[in-house]
Amino acid sequence: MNTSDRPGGTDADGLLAEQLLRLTRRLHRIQKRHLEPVGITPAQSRLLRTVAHFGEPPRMADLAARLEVVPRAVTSLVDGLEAGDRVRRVPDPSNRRVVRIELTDAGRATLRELRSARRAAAEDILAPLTVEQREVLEGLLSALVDPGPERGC
Amino acid sequence: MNTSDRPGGTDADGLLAEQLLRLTRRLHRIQKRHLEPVGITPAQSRLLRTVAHFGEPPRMADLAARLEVVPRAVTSLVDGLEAGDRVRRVPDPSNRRVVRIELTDAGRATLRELRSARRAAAEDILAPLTVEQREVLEGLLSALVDPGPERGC
DNA sequence: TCGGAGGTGTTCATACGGGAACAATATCAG
DNA sequence: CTGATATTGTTCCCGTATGAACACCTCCGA
Repeated sequence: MNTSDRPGGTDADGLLAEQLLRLTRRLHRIQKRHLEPVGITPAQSRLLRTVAHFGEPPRMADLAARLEVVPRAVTSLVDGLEAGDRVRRVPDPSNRRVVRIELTDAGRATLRELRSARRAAAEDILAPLTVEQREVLEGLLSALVDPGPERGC
Repeated sequence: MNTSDRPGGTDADGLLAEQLLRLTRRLHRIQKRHLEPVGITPAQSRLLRTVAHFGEPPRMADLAARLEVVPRAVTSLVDGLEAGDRVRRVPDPSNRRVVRIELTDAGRATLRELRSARRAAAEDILAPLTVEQREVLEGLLSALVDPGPERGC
């Protein structure tokens, strides 16, 4: 008898979580290697890209929301990037609580370097999959990640 | 001309990595919540299960290999579990370098509590997927994680 | 106007992982 | 037997993320 359609907690679910963890660690290692020559860390790279994708200099809270992390995490990342002169903390004149994050020229230069590094890293980890498989995988992950905040919390 | 079969580095690959990260963070949060009443952390839970799956008390290096982490990571986890009396470090008489990790009775009890918690956590994160989709997902992740030792380095 | 509710960012402690350096032990070559 | 080498586990430092406590600022209602 197989529980072929309804979810129900097969033992394989634990395995799935396991593989997810392993894979993410691998991804992190690979990204780290590829980003080393650029001089930033994977999370900083994500942050930098996120800053660039905003039209206007985003606030810390904007970045936290976009990256789906707590604001605390953003602070450290901005600290690191600011130390390397890739972003700048700019006070918001209209609300003295908020800090806006601006790209510097060096930051924009880093972004250009990043493109190929990110490509290579992604290719590195996704190598075993065909493009079709990647699309399927992305669909499944989207279903898991998006599903909206209707989950009791 | 679509690159419909060969990989080639579409921009979606970066998105895929992104979703993977998000999902894993979510998984970690969920596991943490479910394991709180048991009194251990997600990584400790993984370690405990791994210890149990060995026939004989494994060495630190065995655990590191099985979990695919560096030995350094195992040290901390064992520290935590030992502080809670769930495992015991036992010197190996035949080789004074190695430490063997034994489950205690409390550890075995914790393992029983863990089963339902892990189920619930997995179900929590996988809820949006049917069993078929989970199987597909697991297949894809396996292909990415396993991919065999033909990887350079 | 003033006083509290609530937003905004940052410090503190903790969990988890990786890399490098290191001490102790084992093993093997001469 | 002795000295080089390899294995095993551990300490040190860092990257990444969370949660709690906190300081500051805004803004609304009395």
